[in-house]
Amino acid sequence: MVSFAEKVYEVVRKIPKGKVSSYGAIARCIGSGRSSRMVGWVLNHSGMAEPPVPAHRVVNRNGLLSGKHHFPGENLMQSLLENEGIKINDNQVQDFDKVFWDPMQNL
DNA sequence: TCAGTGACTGTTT
DNA sequence: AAAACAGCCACTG
Repeated sequence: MVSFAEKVYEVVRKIPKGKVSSYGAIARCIGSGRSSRMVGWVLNHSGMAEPPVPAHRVVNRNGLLSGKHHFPGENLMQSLLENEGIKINDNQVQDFDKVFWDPMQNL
């Protein structure tokens, strides 16, 4: 049995460059569709995970960078996403539907 | 042990 | 349409 956190890490690490996913999608992919809070909680600890997890590619269902304030620095999350070709406007992912990556689609 | 909180989401008022 | 409520599970005081 792989722990909840392990699954979260695994899924998030599968998010291709230039794409993003949502907490709900990940939670649903794992099983507990309404445990999206736990996904956030796990990602909060992802900083000390090995190997590192691209938590900046995980946003809420509106494409809003809800976790931005948890990254070191003011706009590190936004910078990382923009560095991968994702455009951010007002803490929100532009063309969210186009850059959205569904974990179920890859599994 | 109880109550409050959190990187969320879906349903009901 | 906007706001409130309810589920979810782990952690902290």
